Amino acid sequence: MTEREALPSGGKAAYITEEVRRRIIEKEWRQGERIPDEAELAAEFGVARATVNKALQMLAEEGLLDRRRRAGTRVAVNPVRKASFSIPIVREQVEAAGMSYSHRLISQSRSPLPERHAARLGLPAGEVLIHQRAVHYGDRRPFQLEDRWINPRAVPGIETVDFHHMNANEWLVRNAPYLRAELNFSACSAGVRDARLLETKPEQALLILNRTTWNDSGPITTVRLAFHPGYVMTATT
Amino acid sequence: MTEREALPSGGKAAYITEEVRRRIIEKEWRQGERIPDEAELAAEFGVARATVNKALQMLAEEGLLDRRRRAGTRVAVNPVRKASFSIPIVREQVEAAGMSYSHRLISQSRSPLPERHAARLGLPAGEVLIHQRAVHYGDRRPFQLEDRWINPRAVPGIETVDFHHMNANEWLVRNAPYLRAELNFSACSAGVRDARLLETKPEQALLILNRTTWNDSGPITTVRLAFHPGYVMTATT
DNA sequence: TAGTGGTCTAGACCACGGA
DNA sequence: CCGTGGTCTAGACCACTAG
Repeated sequence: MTEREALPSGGKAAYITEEVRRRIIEKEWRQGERIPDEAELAAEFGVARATVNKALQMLAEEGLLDRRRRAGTRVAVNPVRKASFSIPIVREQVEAAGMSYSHRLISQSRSPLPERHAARLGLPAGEVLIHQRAVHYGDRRPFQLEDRWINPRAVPGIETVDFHHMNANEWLVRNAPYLRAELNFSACSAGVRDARLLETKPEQALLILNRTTWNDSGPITTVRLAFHPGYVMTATT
Repeated sequence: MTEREALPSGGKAAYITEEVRRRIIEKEWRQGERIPDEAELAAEFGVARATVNKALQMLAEEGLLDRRRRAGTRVAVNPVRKASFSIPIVREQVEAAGMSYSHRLISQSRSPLPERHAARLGLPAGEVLIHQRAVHYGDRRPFQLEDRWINPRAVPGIETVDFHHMNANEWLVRNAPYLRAELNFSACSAGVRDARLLETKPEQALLILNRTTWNDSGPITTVRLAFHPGYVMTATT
């Protein structure tokens, strides 16, 4: 490299990342083609190999490169790019939209786990969990409908929480960090009860997000979130 | 640290990541609390500071830690976790499910860009783009309905492609790497035409994914994907 | 201004797996 | 086997910002 053309805008690794990405996008390095190895790039850019390694690992995680020992680094043939989105606390989500947040606990009980949730959670059907239904509001209009099952054995202390004032989402985020989570997006037509709670009409199409979390002592909670019609969830990259 | 208890299962950085995560989850280090600085942890674990740095940066990206110069590293108060999912090529997605893939190009034309897409793309309404509608099938049953606008100025060479044999998704992935993408999930009721093409009934709730991609010469493509009823999109962590 | 994380380096050794 | 990426180290300097 003769000289850094653009403003670095970051460190050397960031510069190398951008430059390599540019070469891929501009087709200087073509799909499936092997690119110079770390030592060569280190020499070209005048940096240590560790710096090149960091840059290339970022691009590999991003899906633009395939790296294998001995085989070298190649431009990915079918770049399987990853998108990510953050999972915000409902209250913050509502307040970020400039609305005032409130929520209402519709029901809470200890109930045997229905079959349809048992497999997902990895618990036997019939095991007694805490079952909650709640609605989250923005400016008094329904924003999200929540149907949640909580495994009390994974969350000691939950029995004593009053969820009329603290919503379960927030309490769990702060008190039950998870190791693994799974999210499922789907769509379904609002049932009669869903429609009433969301103050919309039955058969309305709803975006559904199912989220289940685990830690090393087993499943923590599974929740079905039904969003108000028109809600759009955004992810980037 | 006296000794590594568990099987390392990775390098030292991976071990430190797991151990710190464990201390957070087990509440040895509480929310908002400051944890020892990198030098101290390096001494505790008997590793170089760079190794601790790498481990803590992973946890910070994951959202479990807040790190600031001079202020040190703290356990995040509201862990905003990120979930990610990969954006597969439709054909691979279908074949991964054990079905045989086929697709059908419904229409292709050069059309002025409607107002509703103009803002999203950052192009003036009325600019002439390529407009395509296609259906992707798994075992001859409709899997996904695609409504796509392509900016030919961002993708030289696209005019000569015959999309009856190559689907646009695949061609673009291989020939038009993007710098930035935006994804929007929503739900809507199937219109008459959607229902016919997806071989389902009108008013059926559909999961909709809008994806728009850009590179440094502007927007590349925006596409609305309507999935067959019952389809579930999964993301993890 | 001093303490903390951010980054880089030159070198080393190791693990994987293609040739 | 042996070239490649994966990881670690000891040290250095820098950038930010809290006190």
